[in-house]
Amino acid sequence: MRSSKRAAKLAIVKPAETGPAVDLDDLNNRLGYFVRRVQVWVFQDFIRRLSGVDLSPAQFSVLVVIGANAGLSQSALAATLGIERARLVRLLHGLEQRALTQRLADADDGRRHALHLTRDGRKLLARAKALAAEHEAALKQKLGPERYRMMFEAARDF
Amino acid sequence: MRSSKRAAKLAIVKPAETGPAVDLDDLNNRLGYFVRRVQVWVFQDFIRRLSGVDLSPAQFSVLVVIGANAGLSQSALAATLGIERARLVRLLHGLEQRALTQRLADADDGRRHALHLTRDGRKLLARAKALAAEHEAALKQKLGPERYRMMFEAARDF
DNA sequence: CGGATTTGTTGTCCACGTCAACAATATGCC
DNA sequence: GGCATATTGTTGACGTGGACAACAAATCCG
Repeated sequence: MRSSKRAAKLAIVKPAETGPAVDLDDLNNRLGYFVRRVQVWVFQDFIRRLSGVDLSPAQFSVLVVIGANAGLSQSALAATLGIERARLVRLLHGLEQRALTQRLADADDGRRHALHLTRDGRKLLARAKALAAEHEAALKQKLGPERYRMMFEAARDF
Repeated sequence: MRSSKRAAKLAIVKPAETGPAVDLDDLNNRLGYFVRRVQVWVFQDFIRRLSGVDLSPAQFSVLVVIGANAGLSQSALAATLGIERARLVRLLHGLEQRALTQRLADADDGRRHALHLTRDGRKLLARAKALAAEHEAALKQKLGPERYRMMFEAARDF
């Protein structure tokens, strides 16, 4: 039984190691299942590529929208990004501690905070955008150009 | 100003209430941003529609794969779904407490557990699959048939 | 003016990903 | 056979993020 050991080793070693193809059954008909898998890959790649600027996807999106809409309120920003106001408060707290954003008093409405980027915030955002573009290129390569284009067209403006 | 109240109501009521169009800037070029939005909608709708059977997307996927691959191991299941073994242990704990799944001894390997659905598990899974199909139809309507088809084709087998 | 609403905030709870450690079992090699 | 190594399932701990409730300050509106 042990005699042909070396030959056996040459034969298979580790053929695929991904198992003998498990049946996904109904999951094959669930778009959300595959969307989630894409989303997981996207987040992992994004976080890895932006580790240099230490920004999560959520933090990046906050900086981008503030950068393009200086002075907007937290409620408007939260609604835009589809996150809870309570969640945004904590995100801004972290960004403000790093001196990337600031909350100024709104002239028209005493309840509102007018959100702005600091000089450091703008500089970091520029670097982050470049890294995000690299991530986007990686995603395009991962999906293939045709699939990438299709998916973008289908998901845009959702 | 209040005199033509009724007419005004007919006019706009709540035009959009989504604000004056905030600029997403770079996010418009991030496929991951839109994928995440789709994913959030999917999970919310899925959870709501399956609240009757009290199954999360993760629990549903576990039941589906066990149902189609009776006897597989926890490691194989975790690898298939792309979740941690540690996480799967807790998921199975909850499902087993509800008598939906069971871990039997694997004849070939004393370390492995052979996963199976119980009779209750099969019955609940059948109901869950029907609800999941309704969710899928809702998603198709939300996206529109063409976009749905495109997205499915692009995301499949990821 | 006074009730209702909006805005930002805090606290709490729970689901989930991640990682380290561990015991039991199996495998590979001498 | 015996021993190092790997796999499998499990537990504990930590951090993140979403969901809710409650609240004070400010605003709006009749």
